[in-house]
Amino acid sequence: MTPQELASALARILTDIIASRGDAAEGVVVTEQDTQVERPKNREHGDWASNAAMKFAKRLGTNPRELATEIADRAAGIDGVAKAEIAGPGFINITLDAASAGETARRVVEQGEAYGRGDALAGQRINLEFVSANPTGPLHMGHTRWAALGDSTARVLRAAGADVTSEYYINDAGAQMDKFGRSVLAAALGEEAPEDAYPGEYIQDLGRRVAEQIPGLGELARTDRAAALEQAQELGYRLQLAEIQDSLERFNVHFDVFFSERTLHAAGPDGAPSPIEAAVDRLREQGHVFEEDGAIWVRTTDFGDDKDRVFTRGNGVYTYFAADAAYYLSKKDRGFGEKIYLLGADHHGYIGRLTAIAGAAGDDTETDITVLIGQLVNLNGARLSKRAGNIIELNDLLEWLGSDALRYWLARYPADSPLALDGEKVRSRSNDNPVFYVQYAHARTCAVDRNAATAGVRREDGFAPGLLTHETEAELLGKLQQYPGIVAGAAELREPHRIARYLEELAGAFHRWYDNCRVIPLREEPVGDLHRTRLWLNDAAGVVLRNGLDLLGVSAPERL
RNA sequence: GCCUUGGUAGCUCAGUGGAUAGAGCACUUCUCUCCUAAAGAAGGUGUCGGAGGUUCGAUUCCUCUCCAGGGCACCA
Repeated sequence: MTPQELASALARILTDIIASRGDAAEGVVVTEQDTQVERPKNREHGDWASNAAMKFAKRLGTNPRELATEIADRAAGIDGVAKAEIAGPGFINITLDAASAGETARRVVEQGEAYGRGDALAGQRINLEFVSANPTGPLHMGHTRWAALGDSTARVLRAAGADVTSEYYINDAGAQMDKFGRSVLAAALGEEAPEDAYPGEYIQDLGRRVAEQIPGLGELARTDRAAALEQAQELGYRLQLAEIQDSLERFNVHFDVFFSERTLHAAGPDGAPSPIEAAVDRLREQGHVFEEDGAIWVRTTDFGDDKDRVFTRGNGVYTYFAADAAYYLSKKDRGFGEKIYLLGADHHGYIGRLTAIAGAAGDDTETDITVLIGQLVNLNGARLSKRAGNIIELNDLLEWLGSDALRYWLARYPADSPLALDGEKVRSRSNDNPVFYVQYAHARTCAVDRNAATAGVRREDGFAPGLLTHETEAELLGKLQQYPGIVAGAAELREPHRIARYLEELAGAFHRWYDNCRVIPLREEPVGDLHRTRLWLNDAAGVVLRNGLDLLGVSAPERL
């Protein structure tokens, strides 16, 4: 008996009750959502509790306790329910048979990697864009939170059945790229850096590599500076992008699509208009475009933006907004329903204009676009910069803290909460570090497996769920049963931190159980069904810990 | 000025209208001849920033207000 099954059983009971009341209850509909049960904090309140009676009493013209009594009487008859009691203002507290609860252990083991996956978001094609850092330098501190959160969000959405494409938008056109090109060329030629050049040693490194890989660059620069600039810029860009992609892989962050801004500026075959040109035409057809002061504008204020936006400047150059609009249309044309943008708080001014683009494109601004704004991360205050004026690169963080610990800590908090990380704590391999607490629980399940094999305890020799009666076993089973609901909730709310918090609770329940219930018999003791059944439970815990860590992009080692 | 996100235990933070508001850390004690003690057990801590409102019930929703972070370009 899972909480979902219990909820649907309660929904049926309530529907029956409503039907039996006739006219008084006309039009009242019950869904599983209404009868969802929760795990009470207090064990005396049973295994699962429902507040449905309190929610429906008013609409049915009765009082909560009376309705609760009626529901509880019938709930007690559900197969697998040991008792159903009413308490407080109208809670229905349900206790399951040990065997019915224990059945979960086998179910989880048999489902393995599939346990926790669901179809709540099935049929949805979602585009999830995050990081999208300029390819003019390495990824740093500021990008890490979105990398971790975005990748975990993609995994969680997929686990809920969504068809997700994770996407990185490369700003490889425009003034920043030109500046980058000049910086790289100067470094490659050993010239003094231009006035507005990118600072940072990485430019020097790129310059050295560019000089190596383009043997005649110096000569070319003397005869045709523009050609040399273009070659240096292009190669520098390729090298830098490869570095970024390499860092992301090391961080276990995967993108399905790296989308180049240049493709939005490029004309189509046979001189067809570029996507940006096509975009302004499409918006014009919809009647959202006007000209003023020599510039071309989009009337985004019609869609709640706080000011209209310039599409083409007076000097004929497209704004960044123009590319954003064309990019949005590309996502729409590629068949995505919901487009999710994961942005830092420093970009929060984008919400209005992005939403307006969606509206102008004829999309539903409520459902087709989601802009998630996250607060910035702060690591040991600002003091951590190694060199004054220098940023902390993702690669350095990975070397210092490790991918697992960094991913876990970044995924552990909701995106909109300001986050101050303590590097020493993230690094510590002790019990004040939740990532190790959770990983240790998993490693323990593996240790138990190894020892069980040696001791001759085998799952296939028996399973007697009614024997899982210890208090810590009920608690652990309850936690395992909650997992699918946790995944579905995390997906629906786009809050992967819920997975991390859940895993910490699960690890706690596992450790407490481990301390109380032995899987391997003591020396003189024969192997019995209790040991075998506990091995199922141990393995079920291992499965869920592994599945959950995977959603966070964190490894589940078999030994620590 | 306008927009936006926070304010919960000494610290770092959970808490999608429910029961006595939680976890970890820190502090004090216990528990390995027995599956990994990187673990477990026990001990107390709150003006949920403040004031109104909505209702059976508010840390949660609404309004006002105080404090803090971020944002308000024909920049990229």
